[in-house]
Amino acid sequence: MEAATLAVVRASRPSFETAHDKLAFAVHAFVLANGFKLVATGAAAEDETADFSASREEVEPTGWDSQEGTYAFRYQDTEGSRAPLYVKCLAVGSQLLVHWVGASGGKVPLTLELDTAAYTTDAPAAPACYQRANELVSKLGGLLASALDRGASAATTTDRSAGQPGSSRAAEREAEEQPGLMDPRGMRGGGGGMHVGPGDPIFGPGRMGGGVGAPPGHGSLPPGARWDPIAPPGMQGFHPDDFQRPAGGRPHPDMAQPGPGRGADMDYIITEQRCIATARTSMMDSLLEHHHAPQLPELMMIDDECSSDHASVDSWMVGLALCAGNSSPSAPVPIASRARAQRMSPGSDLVDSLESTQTMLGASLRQDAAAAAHQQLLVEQSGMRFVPVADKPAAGRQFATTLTQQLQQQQQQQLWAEPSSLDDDLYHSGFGAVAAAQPRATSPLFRPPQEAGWQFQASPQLASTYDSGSSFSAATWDVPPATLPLHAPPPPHQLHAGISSLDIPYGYVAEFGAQAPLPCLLRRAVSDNVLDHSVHQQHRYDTGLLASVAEGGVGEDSVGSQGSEGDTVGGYQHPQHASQQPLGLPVSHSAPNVSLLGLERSNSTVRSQLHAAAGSRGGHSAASPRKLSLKLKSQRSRQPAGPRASATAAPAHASHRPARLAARRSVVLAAATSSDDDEEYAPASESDLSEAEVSGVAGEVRRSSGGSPALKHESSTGKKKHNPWSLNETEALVEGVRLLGPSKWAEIKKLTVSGICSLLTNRSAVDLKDKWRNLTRVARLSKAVLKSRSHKSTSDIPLELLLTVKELMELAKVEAE
DNA sequence: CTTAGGG
DNA sequence: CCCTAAG
Repeated sequence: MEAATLAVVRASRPSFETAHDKLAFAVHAFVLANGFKLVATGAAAEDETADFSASREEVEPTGWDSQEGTYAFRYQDTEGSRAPLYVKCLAVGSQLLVHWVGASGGKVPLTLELDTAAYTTDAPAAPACYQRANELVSKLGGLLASALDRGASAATTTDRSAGQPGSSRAAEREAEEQPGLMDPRGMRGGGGGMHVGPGDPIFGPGRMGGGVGAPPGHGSLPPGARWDPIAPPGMQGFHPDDFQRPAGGRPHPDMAQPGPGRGADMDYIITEQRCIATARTSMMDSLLEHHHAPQLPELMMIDDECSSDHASVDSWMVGLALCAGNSSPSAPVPIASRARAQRMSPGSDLVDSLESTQTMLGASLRQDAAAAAHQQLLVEQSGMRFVPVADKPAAGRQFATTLTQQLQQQQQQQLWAEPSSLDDDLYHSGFGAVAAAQPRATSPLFRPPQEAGWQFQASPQLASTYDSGSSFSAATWDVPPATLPLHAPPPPHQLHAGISSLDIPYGYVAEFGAQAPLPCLLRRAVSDNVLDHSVHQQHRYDTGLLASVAEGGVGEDSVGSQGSEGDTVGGYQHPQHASQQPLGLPVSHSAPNVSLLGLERSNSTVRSQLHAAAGSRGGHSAASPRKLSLKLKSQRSRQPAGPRASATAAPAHASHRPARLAARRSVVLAAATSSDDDEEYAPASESDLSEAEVSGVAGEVRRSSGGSPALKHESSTGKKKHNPWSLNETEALVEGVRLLGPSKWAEIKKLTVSGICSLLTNRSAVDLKDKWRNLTRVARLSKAVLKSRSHKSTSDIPLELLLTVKELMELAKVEAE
């Protein structure tokens, strides 16, 4: 066979410029020598619109080397019995990657890596320019065995022995070398093949973090890729094997388990994924290694119809991996479905699956980034942004340039968009991802953007993949700058531990990344429907954060608020440190698991966990933060920390009362026995109204201390939880009232303007109400009193703010009439 | 679950 | 700030 192959090369008299040329042409010659005819090559062979299964005339190999670094060949059987064959070779570093797709074998590509130095020489022409041709031919025979086999269908490899003996042996050896390439029956198993779980070989061995151990499977992926447990030890999701084959229990929703009736396909799904991933993984490794990958993938927009299209998923995954491994730690992995309703629906298997993958990669890379010395630098270099993408090719190229300029000017800032000013047209089309185009080595898989800027360009392959059957055919979109009104970023302490495309409403700009600001503004601005889902998503991330909290990764200082004891990590607030801990993946814990983690942290930390745990119960938490903190308190009052002798008396005393009574008493006692600031709660210095309250507290103290002297002591060791309102919070509240009026507390908490929602995440609606009540109490006082107050009091509420409060009070009064 | 009002 | 009753 090597003689025939070399003969074909000689006869064709090709001129070679590179070693890759030589090797690629040898591949071509090998296929010809096996009875195929060339029907297209070069760019023509990559024309996705052409039908290469219809019978065609043989063509000359003209232009076979016209694409630098890429060699594409389309073949048909000269006798018509075998399936058409598509061979593509990529020059990657010193290697040539030979990649073939058999038409009837589905979209599963098989890849062979050939070292150019091993098989070529410096000689200019065949046969002298080749060496070890025998081995080369054997390898090719192994790779192409099923395609070349005349006796069986191209998709069946189980009957290879009917083919050439040499090829058969090679095939067996090849199969041994790549045990991920197995029974292709699995490749046709159902439409669930897009599921990519942690067991997928895409998460390679030897790169594990978290002390979990290597997942099964082969291949390796982006440097630093690792498996982060998505659940505490002992729960499903801790071990990467857990999702290979669900072993009872409720699998994580993100893992995209087969739905009812599809369970039997699980084996096939895994098998199929392994086939695909293994084949492409080696290619991607090489690509990454040689920096041939593009800076970032351009567009990953999916239709739900893609869920049954393996090619889409395949391309998607390639892009994903390239993106994750090649770009900064932010692992931008945009997922956007075209249709609005579909995107909003979390039910898409594909989206779920891809998101889980994204999350995994993202978490991995975030973690690595956190460890990196140049973390900040890397973050700044992560140029991925979501932008609204017009459905139709938009108005003109100048937009792109303008946008580029705008973005360059704002380079040091985070970019935020509010929905109000967006063109309605853009709402219909979903998202794309736009990356700053930077000069990079040309990728054989993806074409570079034609020009720098924020123009949006998908390669023909991608365009055809993602736009198949859709309304627009262009591969380029301009992004009108008008869609990007810029706003100040949220406070730096609000960092997002993970971001999902589902978090991003239409028409927004968002960023992925370890340090990307929490898209709180975005989150809160969406419809209730989306909001609910966002909350759900966020809770899952919260739960991931839980693990970090458990290991002490989150301290009070990281929250950035001054009330050290009362701090809670609200549902939307993510301490920066989270990224330095095993993030894990979202999974549903329930409250008991918190205690399972066994933490003896400060009150605030425990409360944070409780919040997170409460949130993770599902769409709507079963317990309010208040109730949880109450629960905590009651536990504490029953379980004194100090080894005092009196401590034993307290639990006995409290145990025969309702827990909350004991809890409440502890607060009252704390209030009475502590001398520091409680003005806002009981503004004794401001108004005679407070007298009754003070005396009431005193009475409570008397009664309690009379009943149990020990209790007082015990409780005084407990920590009072007074969380003073910062000026910012107060201002946010006033602003909220100005906008919505009083008694719309829950609504105010959701307000996105001026970052109100982010400022008030730590306060419940009741807190707002209470604070407002206190504010109005003060503001009701006469101006003279207020002035003297502003002089001598340490209160930091400015006079202007109080006057504003007064205005709003009167306004509300007028409206009521 | 949210709000209002008492403590 | 907590608690609870009532929409």
